[in-house]
Amino acid sequence: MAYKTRQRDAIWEVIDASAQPLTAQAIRQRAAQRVKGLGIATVYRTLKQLVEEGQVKHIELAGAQPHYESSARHHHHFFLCEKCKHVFDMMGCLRGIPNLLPKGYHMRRHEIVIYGDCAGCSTFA
Amino acid sequence: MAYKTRQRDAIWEVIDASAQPLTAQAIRQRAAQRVKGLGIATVYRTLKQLVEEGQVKHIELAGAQPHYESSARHHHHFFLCEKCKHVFDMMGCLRGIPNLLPKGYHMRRHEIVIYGDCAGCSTFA
DNA sequence: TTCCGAGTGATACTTGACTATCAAAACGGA
DNA sequence: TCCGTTTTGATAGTCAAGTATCACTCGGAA
Repeated sequence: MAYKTRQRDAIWEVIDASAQPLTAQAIRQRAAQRVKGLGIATVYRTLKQLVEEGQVKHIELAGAQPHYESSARHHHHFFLCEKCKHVFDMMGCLRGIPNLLPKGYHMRRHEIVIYGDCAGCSTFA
Repeated sequence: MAYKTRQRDAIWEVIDASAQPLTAQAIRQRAAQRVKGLGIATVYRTLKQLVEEGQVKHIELAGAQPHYESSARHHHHFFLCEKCKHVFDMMGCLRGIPNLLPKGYHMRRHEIVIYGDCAGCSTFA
């Protein structure tokens, strides 16, 4: 039987409240403000469960650490700032993606990633 | 002064001749047909040099091993087969990618990755 | 309140991709 | 051909992300 714990609550709330994907370390930092002493193993254990349950998505982008975010969000893609290395959500999508497929190939899902400078890094460059 | 060696020649020719990106192990396998006993360290050393010189691109996709391919190819994107885990080039691109950018963000480059079943895996499923 | 299985935190371990080390072999100009 | 320099192959090491282990603590039904 699964217990309800302060740690799990805190981790889920941090992810659910964030407007952007977070790294495991960032999740730990934020959740530790509620549950001090929170261990990284607990963060990874909980993330694994949440991913298995489909509540959380594990996001891997070339050039960035793995990030995690709530799956309850609308379809979107990512922007990776090459200066500050932060990952940002970009709402919206493009039409015509299946046109890229060669004959006989079948699309299940797609990813679009834009690399560049985020608003903050462009401004204060 | 840089020597010209059979190993480097073989590695470059394997990459240049391939229509698809290759993993370091695949490059070793193919190049070893010309230079037997070719070591994996030599493959990685050579790949590093070729990437630094801009001759080769290092391709990281979520869910796949790192791949390498010649940079002398036309702009294109990738397809990752979730069954056989092979990476395929898809020629062409989409218009309107910069429209996804939030205000103040600046695009340097982009990636599009489609996940699904390749022609071979669709046919023989 | 008790009590036992689930959960936690610290930390050692694993895994995969890649790098460092070093003795031996290969290059290639003289 | 000689010979100093570069490169190679084997292998040990590194690094980061994540997992396993285990003693201790917590959750919550009875």
